[in-house]
Amino acid sequence: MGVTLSDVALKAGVSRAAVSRTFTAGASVSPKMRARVETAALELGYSPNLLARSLTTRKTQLVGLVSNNFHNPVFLQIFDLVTKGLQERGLRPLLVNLSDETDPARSVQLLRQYSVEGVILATSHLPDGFASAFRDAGVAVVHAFGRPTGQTDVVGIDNVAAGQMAAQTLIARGYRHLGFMGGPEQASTTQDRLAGFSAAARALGGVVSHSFAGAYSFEAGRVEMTRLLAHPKAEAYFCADDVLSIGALSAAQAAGLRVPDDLGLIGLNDMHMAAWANINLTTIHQPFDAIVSGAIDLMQDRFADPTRAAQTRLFPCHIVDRGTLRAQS
Amino acid sequence: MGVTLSDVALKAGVSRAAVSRTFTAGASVSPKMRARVETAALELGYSPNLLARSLTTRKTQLVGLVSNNFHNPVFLQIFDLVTKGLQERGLRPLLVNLSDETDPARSVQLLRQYSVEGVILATSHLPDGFASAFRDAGVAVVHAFGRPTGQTDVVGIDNVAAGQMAAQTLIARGYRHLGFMGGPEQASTTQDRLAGFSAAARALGGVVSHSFAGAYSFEAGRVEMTRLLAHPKAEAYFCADDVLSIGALSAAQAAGLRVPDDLGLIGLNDMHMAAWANINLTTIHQPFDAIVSGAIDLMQDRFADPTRAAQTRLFPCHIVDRGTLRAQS
DNA sequence: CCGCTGAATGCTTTCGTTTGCAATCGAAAC
DNA sequence: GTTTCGATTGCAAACGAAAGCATTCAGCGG
Repeated sequence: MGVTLSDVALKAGVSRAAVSRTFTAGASVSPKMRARVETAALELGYSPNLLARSLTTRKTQLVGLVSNNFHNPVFLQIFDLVTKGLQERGLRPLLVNLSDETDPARSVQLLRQYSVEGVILATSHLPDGFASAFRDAGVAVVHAFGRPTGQTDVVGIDNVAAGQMAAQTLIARGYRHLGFMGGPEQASTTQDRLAGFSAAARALGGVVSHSFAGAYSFEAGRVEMTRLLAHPKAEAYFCADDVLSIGALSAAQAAGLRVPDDLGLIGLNDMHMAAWANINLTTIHQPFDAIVSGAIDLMQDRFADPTRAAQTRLFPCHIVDRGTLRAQS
Repeated sequence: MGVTLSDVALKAGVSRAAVSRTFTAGASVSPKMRARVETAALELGYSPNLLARSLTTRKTQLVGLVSNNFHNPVFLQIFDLVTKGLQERGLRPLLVNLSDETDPARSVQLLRQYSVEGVILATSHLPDGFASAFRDAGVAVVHAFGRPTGQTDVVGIDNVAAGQMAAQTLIARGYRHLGFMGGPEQASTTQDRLAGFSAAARALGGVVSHSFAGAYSFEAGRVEMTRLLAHPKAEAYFCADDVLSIGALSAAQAAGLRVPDDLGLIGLNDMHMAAWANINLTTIHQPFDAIVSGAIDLMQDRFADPTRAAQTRLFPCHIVDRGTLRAQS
C-alpha cells in the first residue's frame, strides 16, 4: 500500500515528471519512455493517487448524490441509473442521506470540503436554500425531480401536465367523481400534480376532491385510502406516486372492493413494481432513464460553462395501461 | 470558491500554522488566537479542504460502498442504514455499482485511487478474489451478507441455520412435502440456505425438492413458481428471499391457490414490503440494523488494528409470523 | 529581578501529483 | 557537417494543509 510516483520513477530510472506524464492523458511521452515506465509501474502495482492529483488539476471527478428518500423503492431504480451513468462518464458518486435528523447546512459544507465538482439532488422535497447553497459555492448542481425555478438546473417532468393527463384519462374512462391523493402537502410534486389534475378535471366536467397522505409510502397510502373509503366520494383516484397507489390498492382490496370495477386507481412513476402481476397498476410512466441521463448531461454542461443560465429540461410522460382502470368506454 | 488556509492567515494576520491548528482537533491554540482565526474564517467562508488534509494525515474518511444488487428493494433499506451509520461516524460512502458490465478489477483500482480507508461489500455474490483484492491492498474490507471464509471480515447471518429454521417451522406447521426455491445457484446464500433446509427437513421426516430462480427478483420467483405449479410436488415452499417469495405468492394466487391453505410460503429477510397488508408474508427476519452497524464496527476495528485476524460476526434470525403459513397444528 | 517551565506560535518540510520552463535530443533540410 | 525546429525530458515550483522543531511568551517560585 502506498507506492508512489517517486517509487516508480526510481525503479524506472527516470524523472518523476516522466512518470506523471505517462499517466496523464495527452501528455508528451515517447513510446520508449512510456513502455519503460509502465513496466516499472506494473511491477510495483502503482496507480496514481487521484486525491493528490486533484490538488493541482482541481478536478476530483467526485459528484455528490443526495437524497432524502430512502423509503420509496423507486429510488433504488434511480440510484441504479445514476451510479451507472456517472460511472460510464468516469465520475464518482459520494452518497449523502439527507435524513431528517441531519443538518442540511452540514451536508452542503461537507460536500464542499470534499471538493465535489457537482451535486445531483434526487428528490422533490428539499430544505430551503439547499440547491442555491451549492450554486453559490460554485458547484454544479442539478435538481432531478424538482420544480423549475429558473435559479438552478432542473430535470424532470411537467408535474402539472402529468396531473392533467391523469384527469383526462380518468374522465375518458367514464369516471366523473375523481379523487386526488397526494403525498406530503408541502412537496412540490404533490402540489403541481394536484393543480393540473383539478384544473383539467373541472374543465372536463368532473367533480374532484383531494387529500394528502403523510408520506410517499405504502402505509401512508393504505391508511389514507382506508380513511377515504369510510365516506366514499370518488369513483376513481389519482395517487401522486405508485407506492402510494399500491397502499391504496391494498386498502381497497381489504375493503372488499373490486378494482377497477368498484374503484379506479391510477398512479405515477411506473416503477418496476407497478408491473408485478399481483399489483398490475395502471400508471403514468415517468422516464427515469431520460431524466437521470439528462441530469448528468446538464451537470457536465455546467462543468464546461459555470456561468450559463439555469436550464430546465422536462420530459414527456405517458400512460401505461394495466389493470386498475377500466377500459376506454 | 477556493478560500484557503493562507487567505485566512493573511486576513487574521497570523501564521498559516495557527489557522491549521484551530481547525485540527487537539492542537495547542490559545483562546484568543482561536477566536481571531475563527472570525476571519467565518468572514471568508473558509472550511478546510479535506482532500488536501488527507494528504498529510493519511485519513480520507472515505469508505467504498459496493453492491451489485440494485434491483432488490431490500437494498434500499440497507443503503439507508449504511449511509446513516457512516454519517454518524463521520465517514463518507463512495457508492460503487458493481453491475455485470463493469470490470471488477477496475472497481478495486478505482477505490484504491480514491484512497478509501475501508470498503463495505453489501452483497452475497461477488466476483472471485474481489474481497481479498482489497485486503491485499491494505484497505479494511468487510463483507456484509457474505459467507464466512476466515480470510476477510464477514458480517451476516448463519444461512445454514436460517435454512434449518425454515424447515423446522414448516414441519412444525404440519407440512411434509417441502420445496426450496433458491436464487441464483452460485450465490452462497442460496447454497447455504438450501443445505440447512434440506438437512433439517430430512432429519425431521420431511420430503424435500428444490429448484433455483434465475435471480433474486419478483419476476424470477413468479416464473419459477408458475413452472413448479404445473407439476406440484410440495405443499409449502421456503423461498430464499422475500422478493422471490412475493413473486411466488403472485404465481400461486394467479393459479387460483389459496395461501396458506393450499400452499404455504415462507420467505427470508423481512423487508418492509413483507409487512404490506396485501402481501403479509411470513418470513425469517434478518436483523439488518445489527448487521450493518456490526459491519461498520468491524471496519473501524480494523482501522485501529490492520493486522488482526479476520473476524466473523453472525446475528440470530427469528420467524415473523404473518399470513402465508398456516398456524401451528 | 532572575531563572525556569510549559504553553503558544511561527518556520519549514512534507504529503503525491501536475505543470511551466528550460535544457536536451533527434532527425530532416541544407 | 551544420542548422533548425519540434518532440522529449528534467528541474523545480506549485496545490492546500499538517506537524516536527525551534523560538517566543507568560507566569511562577525564588
